[in-house]
Amino acid sequence: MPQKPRADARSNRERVVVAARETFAVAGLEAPMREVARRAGVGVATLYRHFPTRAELVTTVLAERVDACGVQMRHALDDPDPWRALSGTILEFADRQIHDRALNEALLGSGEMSAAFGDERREHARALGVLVDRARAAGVIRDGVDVDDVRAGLLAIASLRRLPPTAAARVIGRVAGLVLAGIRA
Amino acid sequence: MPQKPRADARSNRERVVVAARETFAVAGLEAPMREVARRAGVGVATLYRHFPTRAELVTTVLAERVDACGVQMRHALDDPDPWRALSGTILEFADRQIHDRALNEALLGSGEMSAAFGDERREHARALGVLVDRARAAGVIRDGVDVDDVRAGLLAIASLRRLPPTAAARVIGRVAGLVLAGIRA
DNA sequence: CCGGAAACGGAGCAGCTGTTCCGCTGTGGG
DNA sequence: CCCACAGCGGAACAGCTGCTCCGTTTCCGG
Repeated sequence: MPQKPRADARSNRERVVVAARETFAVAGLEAPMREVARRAGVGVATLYRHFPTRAELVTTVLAERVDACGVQMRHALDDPDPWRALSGTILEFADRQIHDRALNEALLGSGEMSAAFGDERREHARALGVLVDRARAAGVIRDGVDVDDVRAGLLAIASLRRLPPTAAARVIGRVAGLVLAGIRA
Repeated sequence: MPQKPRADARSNRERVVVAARETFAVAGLEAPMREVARRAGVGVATLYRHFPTRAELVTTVLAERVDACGVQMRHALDDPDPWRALSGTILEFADRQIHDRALNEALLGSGEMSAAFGDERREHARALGVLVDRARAAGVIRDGVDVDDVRAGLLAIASLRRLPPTAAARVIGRVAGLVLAGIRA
């Protein structure tokens, strides 16, 4: 059975997670471990005791972010207006990409991320498909537009996060508008 | 007056440039100098003698790539069909971004790149403005679409280069289509 | 064909990274 | 209250990077 850890250990673990969340959001998933430790006010060894490898810390932090996306998606599925549900999802996605660099890199990262959050990704894709189908049934999107077009548009928005910060927000807004114009009937 | 360099020195310099062009196109502008040297079949010291700093080698290689873009742009300006000129420019841009990672990173890179090729960038922007104006005058693009929308679309396409290679080409094609759909009347 | 200078190669330096080791600290059960 | 030991901090290691130093090789003008 699980031993009860010492109180200071548990508190330190929590401080590491908080520091990692903040650091990754601003500096990206490749932020140095030393930086996370410094921000948490602990030594690197403490960090590594709770998360034996960098990947485990990253996964822990991302899990809660990915979860937030799921919540938003379920909310959109409840929206009775098909166009508002779809366009709102796109715009909120853009907003999230701007404000959380960790989430952005998780989406754009190659291979191993996709594996780690495969289920969530699939669920998200399926929900997006429902939103697109509803919008098409309601006749608010162009003929020929399918879910892959929308997904491509989302990826385009996400990718823009990597340009210089000031330009990013402005250009993302414009591209989001362009994507909406591109799919709307 | 300029001393005539030794024959082997000139030949080695050329081999370095060729190796750098190939290496950067495939592995990006951050490819290790050791790798460029290895590919050129010279020692790292030789490489550094001809290009005292990494940035100078990068700039040299990029100059010719950027030049190629200018050629394409001038060609588009000669096209009498406004929509074909604009859409062709967008599609060729997408193609170039797919095939040359160096050019892609130059466009997306922060700050110092913009400074190095400021003139070329401005000329390119101006030419694109002309293409957009002509397309608008011909009534082939939507009301309200301006050159910044098109530039945002191009940036979106360029940014996509960074996703996993197999996905990139497919998604870029889709987004290019989406952008064209977004601006067309 | 020779010798001095130009050019060369690769070991080495400094500085970054993720991760581990180990002597010390301070918590909390008895 | 006390001391075993879970937990800690930070120096240290290994491996990457851009870049430099220097003994050795190669070119080429006389």
